[in-house]
Amino acid sequence: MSVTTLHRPAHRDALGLLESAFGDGRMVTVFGRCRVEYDGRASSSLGPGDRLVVCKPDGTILVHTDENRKPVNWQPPGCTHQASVRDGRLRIRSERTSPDERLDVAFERLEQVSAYEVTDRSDLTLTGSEEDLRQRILEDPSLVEAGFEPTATERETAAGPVDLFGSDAADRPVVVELKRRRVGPSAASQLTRYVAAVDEEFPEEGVRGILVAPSVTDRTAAMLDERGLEFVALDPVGDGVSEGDSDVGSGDDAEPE
Amino acid sequence: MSVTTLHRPAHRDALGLLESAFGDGRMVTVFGRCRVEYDGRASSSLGPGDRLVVCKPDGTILVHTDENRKPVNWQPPGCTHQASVRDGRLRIRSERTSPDERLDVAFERLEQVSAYEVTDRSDLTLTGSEEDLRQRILEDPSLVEAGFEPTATERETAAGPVDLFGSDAADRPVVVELKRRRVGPSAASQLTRYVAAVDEEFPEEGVRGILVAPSVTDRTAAMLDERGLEFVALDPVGDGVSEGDSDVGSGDDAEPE
DNA sequence: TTTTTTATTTCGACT
DNA sequence: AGTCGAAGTAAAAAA
Repeated sequence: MSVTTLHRPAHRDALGLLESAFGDGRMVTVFGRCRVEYDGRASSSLGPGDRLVVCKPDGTILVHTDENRKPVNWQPPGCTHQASVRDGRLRIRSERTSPDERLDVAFERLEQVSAYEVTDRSDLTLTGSEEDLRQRILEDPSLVEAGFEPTATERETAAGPVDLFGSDAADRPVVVELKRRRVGPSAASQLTRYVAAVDEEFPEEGVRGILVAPSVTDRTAAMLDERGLEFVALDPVGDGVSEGDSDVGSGDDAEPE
Repeated sequence: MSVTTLHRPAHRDALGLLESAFGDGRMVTVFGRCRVEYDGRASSSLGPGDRLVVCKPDGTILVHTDENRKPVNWQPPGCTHQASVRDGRLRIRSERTSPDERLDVAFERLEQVSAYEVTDRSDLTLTGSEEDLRQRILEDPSLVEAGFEPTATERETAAGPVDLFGSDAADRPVVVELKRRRVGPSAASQLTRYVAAVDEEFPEEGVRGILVAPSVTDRTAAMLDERGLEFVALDPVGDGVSEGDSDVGSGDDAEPE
């Protein structure tokens, strides 16, 4: 059976399901009125209220209220879950070491306890990241500039690794800094440091610095200009349709951008 | 009724519950085999698999697999949920504008659909942060030292902003560095820099530097001593029980705001 | 509204 | 196990 659910169970019955689910790697949700205590890197205390608690077989625990994307309390993967009944309450405890952290959820009222078997899996493919931007340029370096030839990614310099390194049509060294979205002054500073560092290595070759991002703020554009650096506007994804589609192509909605 | 649950429902029945729950502000969980498509700031595609989907009345949607703390896909608060049946699949769509983002979850198999009424609430009070420590001192500066008077927080200096700035009973300038837990040498170095910077501003006034934290390492204590700096032991929270209350004001700790 | 800063950030890659 | 940097960071505070 893929899902087991108890509706308003006695604590004792809930305990049985939790222990069984924790034991055989099922995912669990508990909804009810509870208090939460956390102590570890910080400390917190949450008074009684209705919350949804999710326990994953990898040791993750999440306590969600009816608001916000972030759990109001949580514990990261790698923790050990333990259920017990104490003082007439169902308690779920999640602990880990290094750092020492402990989360206690004490239910005084249980509305629902469910355990789910997760068997089918499939991985996520995300596009539009800085890595995508890099890939896009490596596939077609002319997007940066005609004649640009990348020679290395993450090339080490005295100022740290640069995103992309290569040479232009005139064989001058080119340092490229990639950002997946609109950039502020910090990116210009970073590129400045990289160019200075590479300039030390190739003193007579006129090292160029190019910032590649969808756009820049005005102040940053001025800063780049002052420092003799360049900017190329480029999105991580092509403006046309370059998506990772997947399933049946039922003629779904056209997408006027 | 606080919880409504459908076990392996027909899409049509699930749709009814979802629309009703979205309408009257209930929280929803759906477990089953689904695909997920996201398009917005980035794009992603998630093939078929078993996932737990949580829809909150504030517009949040979370898609969780059985691993990791982070949802594999999500939508932040403020989005609008919509359920429909298309191509024999139950689809939940969540959209928002600025930025334009859309998340589609298409279930081909539904194991469980539940709707929860969240009535009782209680706010979290995270204690033990540096901000708590600052508040605690601002409320009672004598915790640092009798006669200490804070005049500014985050006061700018040549070495950066100091946590707390003020004067002692003898009117000497005092720089206070706050740490919410046991500190190592870096905190002493930081305080040293601040004191040096402020000393430039008040050359003849004998600027004092005080590190406030629960405790220090031995080496750090020695370092402070060498440099003529001081240490005050203080926790971000009072030593007694310091609960985050919110609703019923059972007579616990007095919290003079 | 947009920008800046913080976080029990999370997460992955690398040492 | 610690360190560093990116993230569809999220969320709060400030501008």
